[in-house]
Amino acid sequence: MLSNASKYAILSTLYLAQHSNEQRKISVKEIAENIDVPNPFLAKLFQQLVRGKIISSTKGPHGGFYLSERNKKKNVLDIIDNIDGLNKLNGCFMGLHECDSTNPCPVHFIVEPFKNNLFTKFRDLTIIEFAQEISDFNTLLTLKNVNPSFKTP
Amino acid sequence: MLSNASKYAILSTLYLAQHSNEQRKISVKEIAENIDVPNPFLAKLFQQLVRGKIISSTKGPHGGFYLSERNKKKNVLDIIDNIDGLNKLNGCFMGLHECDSTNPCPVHFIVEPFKNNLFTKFRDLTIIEFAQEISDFNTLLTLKNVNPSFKTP
DNA sequence: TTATTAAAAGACCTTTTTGTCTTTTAATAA
DNA sequence: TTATTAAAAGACAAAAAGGTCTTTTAATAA
Repeated sequence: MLSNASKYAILSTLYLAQHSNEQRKISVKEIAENIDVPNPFLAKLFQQLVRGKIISSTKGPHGGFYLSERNKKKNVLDIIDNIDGLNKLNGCFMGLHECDSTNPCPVHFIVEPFKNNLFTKFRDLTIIEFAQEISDFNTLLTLKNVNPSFKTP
Repeated sequence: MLSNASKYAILSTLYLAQHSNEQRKISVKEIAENIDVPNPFLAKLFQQLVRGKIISSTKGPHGGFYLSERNKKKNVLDIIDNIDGLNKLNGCFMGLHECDSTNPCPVHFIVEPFKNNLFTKFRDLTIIEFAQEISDFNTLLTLKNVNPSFKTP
């Protein structure tokens, strides 16, 4: 439904929203390490996000990535659109080319409410609001195993 | 979330449930044409489903694929498990390695109810019951454009 | 103005997914 | 028992996704 690239992009952009500003820019390295994502792959993604005006960057000493005021008003759907395109997320769960409430696939009425919820969340919250919610509710933002000891007893 | 392979396998197996029995076996060709799926690719998938005892086959004249009585008691989750493995469907939507209700990703509480609904449907109905429901509710089972004229005005 | 720093760019590689083609095997009907 | 039919098997091939590496460009601090 989402590519790894989109997932990485969302998590990293939310990380930027939480930890960066025009004064404090962040290197790919720091983010890659914190989100636990391959460094050069994230660098590529960030180039694309900059071109898509989702995030901003400056080169040189104390350079790095950050969110401008305009960037902060983007939403998660803009990120997905920029990386995967929206069709990938929007397409029928069973792959049918025609699938709507009058011509539904076998799971249409299970998938549709979920998609509506998801789209609402991804469209109606700005990146900053989304990041704020994550801080408030303490949801996770890293691919790392927070508690690796649980996995290898 | 589901690979094309899984989607093809589900649609095709449901087609078998609707149109085949031990007396009337169906060729890959017929199914591929009706579901609108690449013929040789479906042939490969069907080999795997036969090995996984999800569907049955016999060679030779009037041979083809069909569902045995045991096959009919399988469910959609068995198909997905056989083709993709369950982890692909079960994994965190944001890709987090740890994600549960005590350690949730940012969309965990939106995704979780959906997954429960989906798993219930895919696990608690047999293939036959699922196919019956499709007939009853007239949901679609083909990747074809039912009404191509709508698309090119 | 030069050294340093960090992103930008682009070439390259690997794996997975998707899809194709040819040959072999098995069932059966004539 | 032989021709026919249709799946089984396996080798290929193309495309997409995922990931790496090296060189270039731009900013800035010394």
